[in-house]
Amino acid sequence: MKLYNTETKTKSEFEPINPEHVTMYVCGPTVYNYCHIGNFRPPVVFDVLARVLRAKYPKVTYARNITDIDDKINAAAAEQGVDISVISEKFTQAYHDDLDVLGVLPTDVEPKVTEHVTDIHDQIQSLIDGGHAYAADGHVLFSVGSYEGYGELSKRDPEELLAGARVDVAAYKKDPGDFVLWKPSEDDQPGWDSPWGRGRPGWHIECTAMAAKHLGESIDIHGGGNDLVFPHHENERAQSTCSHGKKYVNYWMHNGLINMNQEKMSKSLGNVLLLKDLAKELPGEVIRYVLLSAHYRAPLDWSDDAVQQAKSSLERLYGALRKMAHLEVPNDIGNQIPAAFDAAMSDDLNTPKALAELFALAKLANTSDSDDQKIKIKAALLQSGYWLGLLQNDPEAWFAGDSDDSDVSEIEGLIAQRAEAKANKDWARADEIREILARKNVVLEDGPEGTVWRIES
RNA sequence: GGCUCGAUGGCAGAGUGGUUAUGCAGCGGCCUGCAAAGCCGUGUACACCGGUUCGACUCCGGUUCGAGCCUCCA
Repeated sequence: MKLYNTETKTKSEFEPINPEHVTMYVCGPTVYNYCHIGNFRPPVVFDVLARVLRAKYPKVTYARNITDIDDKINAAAAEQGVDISVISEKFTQAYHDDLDVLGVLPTDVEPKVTEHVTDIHDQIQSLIDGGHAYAADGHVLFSVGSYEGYGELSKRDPEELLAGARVDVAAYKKDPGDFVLWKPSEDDQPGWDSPWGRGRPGWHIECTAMAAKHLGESIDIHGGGNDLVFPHHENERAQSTCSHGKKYVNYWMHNGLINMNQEKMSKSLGNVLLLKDLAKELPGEVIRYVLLSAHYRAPLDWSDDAVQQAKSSLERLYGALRKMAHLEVPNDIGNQIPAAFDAAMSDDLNTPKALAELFALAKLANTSDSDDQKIKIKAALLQSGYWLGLLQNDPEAWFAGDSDDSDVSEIEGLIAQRAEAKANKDWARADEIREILARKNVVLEDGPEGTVWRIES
């Protein structure tokens, strides 16, 4: 398969370091608050990538961290007068709940920073030993000047970077571009003992330490939002390369960001859309569909219209599956994923193209009159859908929306009455029942095998 | 200002040097007691200006506009 690499700015054939074991690391959240829709594009995109890789390689280890040491967590904990673990555990749980809604499969490893403080110490020490870091005024800093490759990932010239630095440069920095690996904690701040005094890790070091520990010193794929390219990934790359003396990542992958109705999502604009709120109004699958309806590297505009279109599109796909509900796919049917679907997914995760192939399958299913062929199409739809994390629900349940059991029995009771009226050619009564149900957003569809219904919202 | 990316039909969104993307919406038809779903048909879209070419939406240059990053940020 081909993947686009931020570092080389080209799409190239993916060649794992070890074809028997692919390694992938994605930057996870800092758990100090509920996550918004934008935070979930990476987990969804890389969940899809992991699913595809698992289909193509014998073993994949996918790590996505939880950053549970951070000054924003400290601030929230201090404000509420609780231990930082109270904050981080609460929002880790919330994050998992949200991922579940989106159908994101668990990763193989989910390292937490608090469990890797000594690994971080070791890595910092190796950087100091190698002349790439220095202790100053209670801090340990990475020396940007010690690494000639600095700036290669984000295409930045270190000279210009330093000249353009718009922040006040701390006095203890040898060079304005140097960044913190370890910083001291006040007595009333959370901190960990270290060879450089009680303190806490800087922002970038946790990812390199955890990636090295769980995946190795060189990994195949490292992903995240493209706002992380600089400084976070540039700095990770510098740390790891200098610490281990080998290439850190072979394929850097970055997703585009999400806008809200053409505006950047930001707290000051008041347009931050939390996933937990969105999930109250929409099935997670619709949210996931929107996220996959554009290519992962392109920016994505979140809007009511986009949501509506996603919902209608899924309805078409589930509609095709519903018509085949009575057909059983045998367990030994084998791989039915269409070559065109595989090709689209293998082309740097071209999910919009892949989705188009799903619609081609739906059309085929809707026009086929061979059950044998339909069984294969159904299998193809389900297997392809699995790569995307879509279409895995029972079509009946999907069309029933959030109706509960008593809603369902009421609806089906009325449908039975209507069937009787229809049998008696009592069209007035039949239409009356249709009308009653329509007021409950229930749309009826009469077919040769009886009446089916769906919730229209 | 610097770096990077982009501009496709009403909307969303792929793609290609010469052939239908696809979905949603619209229109006409079939089917239906009526509907819905489905099916069939239906749209000379490729920001602008030059250039290369037998031929460019697709390659090159420029212009305009938009997005992201420039040490909090998915």
